[in-house]
Amino acid sequence: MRKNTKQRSMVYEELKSRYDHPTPEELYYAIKPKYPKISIATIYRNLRILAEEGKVIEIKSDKNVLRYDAKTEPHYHFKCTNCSAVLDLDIAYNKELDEELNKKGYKVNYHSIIFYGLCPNCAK
Amino acid sequence: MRKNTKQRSMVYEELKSRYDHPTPEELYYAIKPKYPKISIATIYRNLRILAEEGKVIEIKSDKNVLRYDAKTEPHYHFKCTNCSAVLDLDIAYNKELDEELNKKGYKVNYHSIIFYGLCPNCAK
DNA sequence: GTAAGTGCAAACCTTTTGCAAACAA
DNA sequence: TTGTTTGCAAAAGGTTTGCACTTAC
Repeated sequence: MRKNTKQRSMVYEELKSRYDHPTPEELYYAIKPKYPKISIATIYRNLRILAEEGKVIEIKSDKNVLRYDAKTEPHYHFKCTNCSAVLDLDIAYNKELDEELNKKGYKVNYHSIIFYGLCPNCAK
Repeated sequence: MRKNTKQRSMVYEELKSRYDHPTPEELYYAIKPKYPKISIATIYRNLRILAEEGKVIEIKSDKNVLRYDAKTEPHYHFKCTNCSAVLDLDIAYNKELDEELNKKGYKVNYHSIIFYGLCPNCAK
């Protein structure tokens, strides 16, 4: 049975309050001032739990770091190769792609799309 | 000026000979028997060089590991959540998506799509 | 009271780096 | 010859784990 802890809800609330898809380390440094005794291990453990519960999503946009997103409706991302920002896109999720593969014998859960290039700011 | 080394061409040839999108470590253990004194650092360095040269592609399908692909024409991937295989898909690359974003001020290089679910084998 | 969660430090795993020796051009 | 690459070992990142203590229920 899962318990509600202050630490877990702080991780979740922090994530819901921002749209920059932070890494575990970034979350740690954001929460630390509000709750100085929190440990980075707690951040990791809770991110894993929240992801298992489907409350947050993992974004594999970077080479060696995972990023997290509390917006769980299927959506796509843009990774700027200049400023490193990861942005949400408002392109509609394409269910037909999943169905196309299901017809071929796959059983698709979801798909992720990540665009790489320059964001509008850096493209100027 | 770049030199041609036996090690670099072995990494590239190994990658071209297989379709399972190996990790650096998997490449290391594949090449080691043929060239026992090769170092894992050399694998990493050459993968980076080959990626810079556009001869191989990095696939961010896993949490903590990069996978590599010597098939450089844009294409999409399927990651099986059961057997962990990463498969090439023959869905056409959707250039319109890139153009759609370009119209909105982005400057898209390319996009990657990764599907998650069960591959035809595991779906049975 | 008790099982779940925490903090800390150590361990782990993957990737990068410094450096002297080896090698391609 | 000389600038690049290699192998090795050490270091650096990022993530996980063991354990005693704390907390939610």
